[in-house]
Amino acid sequence: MSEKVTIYDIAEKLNITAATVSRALNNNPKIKEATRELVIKTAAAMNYKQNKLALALKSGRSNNIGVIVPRIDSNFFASVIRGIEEELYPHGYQVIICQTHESIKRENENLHTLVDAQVDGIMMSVTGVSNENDSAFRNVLEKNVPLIFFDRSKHIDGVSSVTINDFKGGYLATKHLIDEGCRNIAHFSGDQSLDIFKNRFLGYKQALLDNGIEFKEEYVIYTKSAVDAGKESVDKLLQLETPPDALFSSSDFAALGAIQELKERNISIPNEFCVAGFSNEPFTKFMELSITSVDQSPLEMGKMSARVFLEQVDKTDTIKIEKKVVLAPELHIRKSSAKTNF
Amino acid sequence: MSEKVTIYDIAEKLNITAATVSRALNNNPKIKEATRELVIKTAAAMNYKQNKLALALKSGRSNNIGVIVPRIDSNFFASVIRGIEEELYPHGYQVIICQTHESIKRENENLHTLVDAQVDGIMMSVTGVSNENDSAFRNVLEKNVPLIFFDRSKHIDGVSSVTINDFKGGYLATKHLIDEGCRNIAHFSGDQSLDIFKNRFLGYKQALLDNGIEFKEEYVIYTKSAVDAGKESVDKLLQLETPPDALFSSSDFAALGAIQELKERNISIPNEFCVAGFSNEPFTKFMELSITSVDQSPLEMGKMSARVFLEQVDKTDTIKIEKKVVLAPELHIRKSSAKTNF
DNA sequence: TACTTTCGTGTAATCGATTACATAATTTTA
DNA sequence: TAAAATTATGTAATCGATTACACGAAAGTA
Repeated sequence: MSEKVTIYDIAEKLNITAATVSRALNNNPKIKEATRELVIKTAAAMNYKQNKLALALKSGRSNNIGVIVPRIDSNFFASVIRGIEEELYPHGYQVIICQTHESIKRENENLHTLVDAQVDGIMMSVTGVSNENDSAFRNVLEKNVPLIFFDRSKHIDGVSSVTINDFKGGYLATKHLIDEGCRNIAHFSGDQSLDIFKNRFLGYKQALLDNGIEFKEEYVIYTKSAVDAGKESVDKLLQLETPPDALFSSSDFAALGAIQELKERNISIPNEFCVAGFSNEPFTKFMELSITSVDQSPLEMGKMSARVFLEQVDKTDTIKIEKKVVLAPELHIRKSSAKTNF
Repeated sequence: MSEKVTIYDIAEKLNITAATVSRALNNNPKIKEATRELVIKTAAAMNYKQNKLALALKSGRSNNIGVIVPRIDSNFFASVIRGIEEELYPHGYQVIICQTHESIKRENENLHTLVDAQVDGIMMSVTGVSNENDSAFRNVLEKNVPLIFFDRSKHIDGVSSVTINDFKGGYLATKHLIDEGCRNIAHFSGDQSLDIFKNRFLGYKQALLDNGIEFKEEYVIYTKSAVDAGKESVDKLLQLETPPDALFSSSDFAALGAIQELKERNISIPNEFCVAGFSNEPFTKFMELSITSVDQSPLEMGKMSARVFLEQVDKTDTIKIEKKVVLAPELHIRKSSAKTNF
C-alpha cells in the first residue's frame, strides 16, 4: 500500500535534485535557508523516512551493535543487556542478541555473523573451554569493529573489558564467613578456563591465608552452576573426615542446592553451617532463609560497557584504545550466613 | 588492515564481470560449471564475504527481526526471547531487542525505529494503558511487515498472536484453591487494559460461579507486579470484615509479597491461607515454602511466535494470514496451597 | 551452408542515500 | 561596470550486490 518515499520523490516534486534534498535534510550549511525549510516541510508532508539500509551501505555503519551471551534467560545477563540497551538507545543504536549456550562453535559463528552483518561494535561475555584459538576475536578487531568483554573476559590485545573485581568478591565473602566464626570453609568453583572463577577462587584462598586458616584442596569442588550440582557437591563435602562448616559458592544456584541438601540433613543454617553465593540472583533475597551473595551490579556493568563502546566508536581507528574497567563487588549479607545480626 | 573483498575484486582477478561472479555464487543455473567452481574457489581463497547491507538494500530484506518487550530482565520475557532466538537462528535471522518500560511512547518509538531499520518482522508483547491509538501498529502492517503479538495481545486486524489461555489459567488456579477447601478467595489483578489480566480475572470468576461461591468485589485488588505491592494489597484484604482464606494472584511477585506479609502476621500457609501465583517464575520453585503458580511455557511461546513469523514471511503479501495460537497453561501445585499432598 | 536454438556472459540499471567536483547564480570589490 | 569572491545547486560517482535485457558463440536442424 504505502509506496516508499525517497529523496528522489521529494526532489521531483520540488524540481530540484536529490543531492539538494539530501543536503537540506542533513543540515548542510551550504543550503539556502528557504530551500531547507521547503524540503523539510515537503518531506514531512510526504511522510518521508530515511532508508537506513541505504545509509548503512553508503556509510559502512549499520547502527546495530551485537551482544553475545551464554544465554539470555539468566537474570545476570538479561540485566546487563538491559543496561546496554538503555545506554545505547538515546544514541540510536539497536541491540542484536546472540546466545552461545557455552559452545565455542556457536561463539565463533556468532562473531562471524555479527561482523558479516556489519555491526558497529560487539559486546560479549566469553565462553569457557578456551581452545586458545583467538582467530575469531582477531578477525573482529582486524575489521576495526570495537570489541568489549564484560564479566567473563579474556586477555586479548585491543579488547576493552568491563568486569567486577572477582578476587575481591571472593575475598569479601570468605572474610565474612571467617568473621562469623567459620574455620572450615569450602568453596564451589567453576570452569577454570574462565578468569572469573579463577579469581573468586584466589580471593577465597587469600582470605584464608590472611586469617591464618589452612587451605585444604579437598574443600574445593568444581561444579556447574545448577541446583542439582550444588546438592551433589555438598554431599561429597559432608563425607569428608572433617566436614566444612561453611561454603562460599561461586554460583547462587549451586549455593541454593547446597542449602536444600543441608536442610534435608537437618543441618541448621547459619548456626551449624554458613553459606554465601555469588551473583545476587533475585531469588537469594526472596527466600525465607535469604542467601548471602556477592552483587555484580549487572545493570551498571551493561551501561559501562556501552559507554566504553561509545568512547571507542568515534575514535580514529589508528589508535587502539584498550580500556579495562573493574567494578567493585558488593557483599549482601543475609540469613544464610549471619549468625548474629538477623 | 583487511581490505574488504567484493565481487568486483573477484571479477577483476578472473577477468570476468561482477554479474557472472554474483550468478556463480548464487548457483544460477545459467553459469557454466567450470566457471562456477573457479569463482567459488577464488572467492574462498580471497576470503570473500558477502556484504549483507548491500544485499539488504537491494532486496529490501534485512534478515533482522525486532522483538519488543516491556523489559528484558524478567525471566518470562527473557525466556520468550530465548525461544525466538533459538528458533530463528537456523534461518539466519538476527534478533533485535527493544524495551518499552511500559511506556506507550517508547512502544511507538520502538515500532517506528524497527520499521525504519527495515526489520523483516516484529514480535512483541504490548504495553497496557492503550489509548486505542493503533496507528503505530497499522503503520507496521501497511509496510507489509509481519507483526506478531505474544502473551500480551491486542485485537488488531492482520496481527497474529501467540498467547496462553489466561482464562483457563485463572480458572485452574482458582479451582485448585477451592478444591483445597478455600471459600473466600481473593484475587490480585493488574492493568485492566491488558487482556491477560482481564482473562485471568474472568477465569477466576467463572471458577467461583461454577462452584457456587459468591463473587465479592472487595476481594479483587488491582495491583502492580511487585513484592511491595503484594504486601500492601494483602494488608487491605486482611482489614475486611470477612478476610479471605486464599489468594489467586496474577503476579508471582505480588504473591510473594503477600506471603511475606502473611508470615509476618503469623498466618499459617497453607493451613490458614492458600496462595497461588502466575508465571511460574524460577523463585516460586526455589522457596522453602514453594509457591503454586501457573506456567506460561515462555520458551515454547517464543518458539511458536518465531514459527508463526516464518510461516508468514514468505507468503505473498496479498493474502493476509492471521493466526491465533493459544497455548495451554499448566498449574504447578506447590506448598503455598497444597494442604494435603505435601 | 544457412538458419534457428540454446547457452554463457557482458552491459547497464537498480536499490537510496551521500558527497567530491563542477557549474550556475548571486554578491562583493575595485 | 567588470572582475573576483561567495553561495547555492546540479552532475555524477560511490557503497556492493542483483538481475532484466542484450549479444556473441556454440550447438542443433534442415
